[in-house]
Amino acid sequence: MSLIARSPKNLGHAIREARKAAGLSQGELAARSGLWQETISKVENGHAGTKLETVFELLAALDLELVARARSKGSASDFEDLF
Amino acid sequence: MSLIARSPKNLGHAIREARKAAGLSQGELAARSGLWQETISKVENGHAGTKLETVFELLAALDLELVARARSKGSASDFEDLF
DNA sequence: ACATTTTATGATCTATGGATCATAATATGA
DNA sequence: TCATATTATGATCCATAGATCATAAAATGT
Repeated sequence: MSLIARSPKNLGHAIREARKAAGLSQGELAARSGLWQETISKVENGHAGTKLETVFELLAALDLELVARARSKGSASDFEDLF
Repeated sequence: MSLIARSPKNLGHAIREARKAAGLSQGELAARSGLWQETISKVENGHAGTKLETVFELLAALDLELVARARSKGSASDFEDLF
């Protein structure tokens, strides 16, 4: 599974999906990432002000990485928070 | 060109490469993204505290998107800031 | 080497992130 | 339905991001 992100909301959604796929609760992910459950809640809900550092800590705990690439045409459903 | 990022530094590097590939100076990118040249300098240099919002504004101005995916094995040279 | 970009640094100010605790709202499962 | 687990919200505090201006340092071109 790989999810496209063009906004904090997309990325938060991707993180939530990955966390669920790993069978973890926000609390468990908090424990393994060194962050707080409350913070993870905000990130997953697409808080725009989240720090990059925080996002990468979460990605590392979920064994994910990001790839920056030219935008694809992409189907509308891939970017549900655009509308 | 698509660049793997596991840290703010990787991502900053990717943004710098994309900007150069587009033939833009930080000042020009600042103008088209609504940010400041100084801010872009910090982001490209991997400032960990950068806000997600800021990163996505830059990515949008460069017509880039992110993909979150499971970590690949990856050759060491892809993550030069790890050492 | 020199003039001209371009990029980095530094200071100030205001806004806000995340740690932290408490708790409310939801979801889940028996 | 009810008890329990999970997620969201809200407040406080401290640190720091980004806007903004000024300027230093570095890179580029001829």
